[in-house]
Amino acid sequence: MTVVTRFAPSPTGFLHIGGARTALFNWLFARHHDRHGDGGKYLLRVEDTDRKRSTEAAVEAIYDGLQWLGLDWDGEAISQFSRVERHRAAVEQLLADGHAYNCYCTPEELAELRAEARANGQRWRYDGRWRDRDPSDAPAGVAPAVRLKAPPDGETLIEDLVQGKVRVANGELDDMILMRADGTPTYMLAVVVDDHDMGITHVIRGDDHLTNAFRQKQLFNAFGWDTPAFAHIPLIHGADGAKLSKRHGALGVDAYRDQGFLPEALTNYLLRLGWSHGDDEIISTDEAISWFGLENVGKSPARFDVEKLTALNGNYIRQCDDHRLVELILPALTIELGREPSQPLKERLERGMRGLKDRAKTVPELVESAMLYVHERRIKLNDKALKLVDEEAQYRLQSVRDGFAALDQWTEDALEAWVKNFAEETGTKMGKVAQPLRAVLTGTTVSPSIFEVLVVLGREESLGRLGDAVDDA
RNA sequence: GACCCCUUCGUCUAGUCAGGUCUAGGACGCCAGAUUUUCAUUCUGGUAACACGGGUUCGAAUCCCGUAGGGGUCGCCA
Repeated sequence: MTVVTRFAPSPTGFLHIGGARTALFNWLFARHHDRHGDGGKYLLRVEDTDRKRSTEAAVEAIYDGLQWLGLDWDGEAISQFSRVERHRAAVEQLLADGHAYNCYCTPEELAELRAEARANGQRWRYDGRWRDRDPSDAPAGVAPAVRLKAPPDGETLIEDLVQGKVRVANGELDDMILMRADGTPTYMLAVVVDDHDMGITHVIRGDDHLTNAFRQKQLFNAFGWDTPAFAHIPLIHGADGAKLSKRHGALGVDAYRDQGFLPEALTNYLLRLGWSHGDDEIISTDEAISWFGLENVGKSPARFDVEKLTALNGNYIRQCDDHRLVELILPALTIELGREPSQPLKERLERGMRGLKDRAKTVPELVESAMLYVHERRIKLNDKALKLVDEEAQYRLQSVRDGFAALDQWTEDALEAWVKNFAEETGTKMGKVAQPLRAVLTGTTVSPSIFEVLVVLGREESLGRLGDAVDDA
């Protein structure tokens, strides 16, 4: 059987981290079955039926987020709102079949009943007062909402692929509204009709939808349709253990991009939140597609840990292609510089990336460390660097400058050999030479190997920076 | 409150379905050491958990019951 999954975000804001993981799991499940099973499709459906809260900007933000993460969907994204006629027709069908009925309670009336129940410490549940009433009782001038005639007895069982068998007594569920008095379909109705029409075989979504699944199953039954398999994945919690939501510290994936996280690091991290494959931690997308399955999804919620994400990100940055890293730091450098870095500078940065990327866990850190290659003479030394260049050091640096200038090979090996030899002959510790050198070359006390820096900067620039410092003396 | 779900190191998790190989493994964090021109990387070692109480069993992290704690849902939102 071909597997068809979908991600169904509502465009009321950015794509947040929980949504991203839901999308990831749906995507992986479909791609896994496409590769190892009888085919798999991953569809995108935008749940924009709430016209008041849905915005075009949010739709774009969601597309952007998904694309950045590399979670490409099959076919065109479907707008749920565009299917409103189909939803209405489905409700008509239910009405005609006697599985639904008109309810003439007004929202105000319902609110009152709800408040009353609460005041008495009772749980509110619609009592089905219009369920079996004669249509001729309908009050004039009141537009009805349509409710499902839900089974009053027995129980509804969900065989969830993650949570296992979960059952609830039908008496706990009331007759849900399928169509509002204004003729617009509700989420419950739209989801069921769309999932059916789109041929969805597996509904993978957050655990917060588990209770919806019971109602949706009743609806599928009323239509006489097969119910898709459900998989309710545990939620992501914040550091305090409460559900991470837009109102509760959940950031959009764009925020993580802006903070300098790589998409592959974020998906790898998200994947490991609730899913595991033995002791594997660093998992490529390719491996994830091969290994992913719902049976390895845990049942308990996980807390979001930026430290671990950061560690993972550092790992991916180290493995990252140098050219791509330069592209990633370019926007920030352009701001620092006030103009787009020149081609020679970009090439210098790419040469320097080898030593820089080992020392960065995020893109902004990379930007900061890369500045040593960006600064123009004369470069400013920070306080710590300044302290290293005392009189004694300056004296030594003169010799170094002269020695370097006389070198006919400007390579790491040649430079290092010269410094080692110089240290030995003058009875100085390497650090006493290398640190002041680092200070005047980079303006800081921390950098990649000083010999690498020398080569990346090139002979002319290196000698220039050295001279700037030495000639002060 | 009602209904539903969850519970292994601080955090993410392996192990639980098929009880013994678990004096509970890995990762992040933290601590110490090694390498070293700084920092980082890398490497080595260490820290730290089966929520609690009963039961079943020769034997339980694993099965059963209860308790506690945490979470989710209770909209003419999605």
